[in-house]
Amino acid sequence: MLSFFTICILVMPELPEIEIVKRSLFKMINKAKITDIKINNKNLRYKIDHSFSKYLINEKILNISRRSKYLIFYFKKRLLMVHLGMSGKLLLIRNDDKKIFKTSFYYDTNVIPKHNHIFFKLDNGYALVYNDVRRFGFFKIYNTKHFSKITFLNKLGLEPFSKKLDLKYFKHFIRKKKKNIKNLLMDQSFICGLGNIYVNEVLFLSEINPTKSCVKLNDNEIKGLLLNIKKILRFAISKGGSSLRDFQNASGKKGYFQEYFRVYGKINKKCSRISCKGKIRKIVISNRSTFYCSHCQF
DNA sequence: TTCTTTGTTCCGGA
DNA sequence: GTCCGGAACAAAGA
Repeated sequence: MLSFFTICILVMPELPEIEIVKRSLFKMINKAKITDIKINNKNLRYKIDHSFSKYLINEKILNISRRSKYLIFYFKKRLLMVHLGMSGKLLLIRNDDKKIFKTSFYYDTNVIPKHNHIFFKLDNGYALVYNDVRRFGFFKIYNTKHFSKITFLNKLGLEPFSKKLDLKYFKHFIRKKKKNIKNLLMDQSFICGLGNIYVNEVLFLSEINPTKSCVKLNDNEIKGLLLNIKKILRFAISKGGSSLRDFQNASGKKGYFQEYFRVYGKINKKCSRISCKGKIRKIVISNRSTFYCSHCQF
């Protein structure tokens, strides 16, 4: 009889999902020591280095943080940066049975075991499993001394919840851009952490057409965008957070933000605004599916 | 076989 | 030199 449970996020990882994973992991495995690592597949987005295990085994996790969509695990001399790509999942399981490290074992009906690529055994009764169908996620180890030189992080713009992200910054950036607002919101060097799904939802809530040029946005629209970005991310975090608490070896738990999508994937559905008779349309912007209500988003 | 999905990077044109 | 959009890339499932 196996006694394990899983904690993982099943939806596309954007900022709220990473934040939820971070909080859960911090609560459960911060200060734990990695006692063993098993690698089933080295070929993630970047090939896992041969010294990967050597650097991490017997190291204690001193802190866990998030920057944009990156998770950062801090060790004494090194840090481990993790990006979940589009389908990466971190499962936290009980490690008190040897069977659990087999790639044929289902921890969760939605997580196919043949895509379990890395196992981290911890000294506190848990193990962390990295599962990734598409293998676009990555694990990279840096020397802590070189933290300020990590290109991935240096290129990022402001965090959506940063105090520096105010109307002045927003206006300044938006006014000088000639591109459309959707592409700007997707631009991680402007504001980081938003992906395609949340950008679609933010624009719907702000009643702005995704193709609208930045220079044409008025003060109210810019103000609305700023508010709605924070509102949606906060809401999504609260939903994911509440669903994770009791997520136990089962699928179909309710409460993910996914269930609150108002435009993403809602092609041909009636607009959810009570007074609106419009339909949700799908177009492609920069090779990304874009959903909007043709009636209320102008 | 082709299309879809994502974030990131690269390249050509303006 | 800079900005922008389109394409490419990673892998796998439908």
